[in-house]
Amino acid sequence: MTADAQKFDRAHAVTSGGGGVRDGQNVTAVHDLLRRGIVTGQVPAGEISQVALARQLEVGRTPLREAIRMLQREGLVISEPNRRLRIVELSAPDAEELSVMRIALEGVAIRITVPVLGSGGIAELEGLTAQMDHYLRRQDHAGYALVHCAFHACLVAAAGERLTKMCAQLFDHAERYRVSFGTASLAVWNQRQSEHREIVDAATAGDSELAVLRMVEHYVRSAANVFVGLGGDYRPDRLRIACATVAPGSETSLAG
Amino acid sequence: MTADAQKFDRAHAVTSGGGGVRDGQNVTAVHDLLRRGIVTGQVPAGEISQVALARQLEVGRTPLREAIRMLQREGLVISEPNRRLRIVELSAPDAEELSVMRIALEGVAIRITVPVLGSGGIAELEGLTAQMDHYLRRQDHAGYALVHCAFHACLVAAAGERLTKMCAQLFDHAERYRVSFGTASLAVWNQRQSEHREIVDAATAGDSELAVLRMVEHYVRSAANVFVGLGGDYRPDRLRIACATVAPGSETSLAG
DNA sequence: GTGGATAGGTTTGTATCCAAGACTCGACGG
DNA sequence: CCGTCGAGTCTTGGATACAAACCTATCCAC
Repeated sequence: MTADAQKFDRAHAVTSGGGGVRDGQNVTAVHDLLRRGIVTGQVPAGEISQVALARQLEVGRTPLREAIRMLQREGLVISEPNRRLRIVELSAPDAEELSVMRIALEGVAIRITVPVLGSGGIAELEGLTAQMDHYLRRQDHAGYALVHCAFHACLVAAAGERLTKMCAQLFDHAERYRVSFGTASLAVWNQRQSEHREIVDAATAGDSELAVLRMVEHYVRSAANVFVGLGGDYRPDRLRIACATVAPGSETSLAG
Repeated sequence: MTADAQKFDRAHAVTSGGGGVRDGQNVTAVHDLLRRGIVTGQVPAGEISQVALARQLEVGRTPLREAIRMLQREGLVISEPNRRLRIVELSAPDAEELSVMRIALEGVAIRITVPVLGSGGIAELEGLTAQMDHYLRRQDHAGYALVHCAFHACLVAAAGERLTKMCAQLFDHAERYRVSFGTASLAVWNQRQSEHREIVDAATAGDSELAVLRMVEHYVRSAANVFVGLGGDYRPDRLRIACATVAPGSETSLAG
């Protein structure tokens, strides 16, 4: 994380001068670097040429191209033949769709995982929550984000590898919206963190229904926060349906 | 489809002799070719070197590598550094997880789409069902598979582009299991097709609940069919939870 | 002044080459 | 007989070079 930031800063500093250090960069590393750059907004939405991006990231074009193909499959970039690379733009309908997918997948996933969370799983969730508390007190956004990601992954991990990977991917997209449009006030942050704790409490009590309900409300509030940043007057009809499906009763909280 | 089959056949015929025809193959084309090869079983699970695969597909190694990265992100292959490419193996737990994801996503998606299916959407579904009937009468598996894919995509298309793409991806995986382990008897085929028709009927009537219920049962039966081919004594606990979440009451049909 | 053709630069797509890492299998010592 | 080491082979990773496609700006005909 810190290394990435440095890399980006360094790249920024030598925008056109770039003395290329050619260490054996793995494709995975380039993929991660670019993904984080997009998610955190350091690589802005819009068109960019591959060579320019390669210079900025200080990597070769060959691994970059393979990383681009992966990101294309994840939906973060669009690569049309003989056209420049396009970092996909953000929009309210897309944000809604993203929330729908997360609620659908994780709603089911949590119902699967809560009954099989042993004391080990609960301890892990508690530990991650404590770490998030720590970073929140220090107001360390980067550290919090990292643990936040692990927290949500931990909630669904027992449901299967495939599901976990997909949820992580959707988390990235959501994170991108949160970084770009979400309110970063301390009050909102504290609110989200208390929601996390309530989810853990429900899971600890073995109450799947309650855990799902709180998870859904957590996502709805997070999405609503993004919507106001994106334009305000957006009516998330699909989100309401998703909530009603996965956690009956939760859709009422969308009225507020 | 036919072209792909020919390509594979041709490649098979000249297993080691391959006179490479180097037309301007697009990465997307290579990706599609390999994806279909894996899904239909023409490229078997296991390890294979990139050069061998490139020869078999009669494409260059550069576009193949990019296609591999895409398939890696889709979960069809595993590519570890400096290791040979691995076409992922099939397993019962994975099949279950796949069904869970499909039920979760499409269960929500259908609830979203049914209310907004205009006469146009219903007509499209009817048309696709009629086409599937046609191919079923002719016992044309390939033709049926193509329309079958379009049918399921059509059911969720109105829920959003992202969701549709993801469902299509999951459809591919499921198709792979169906081709490898599903019973291909005419009776089973007719049964699935009648389930398709019932889903369309429910959608036409505007009954979201019923449509979801029938869709879920459709998937559960399809998954059960795969399970017997895979080994028999597999207990799909996660599947039951997914069904109960998305379509309360449907989980009872798992008992049979 | 406007529309279209064209030349130039820009960008992507692919093949080819070389280096680095991993695997194989045989030789050797215990 | 078994384990260990090492040379050779295989395979992938990355850079570079070049061709094809695209975009842009200019010029010319009307």
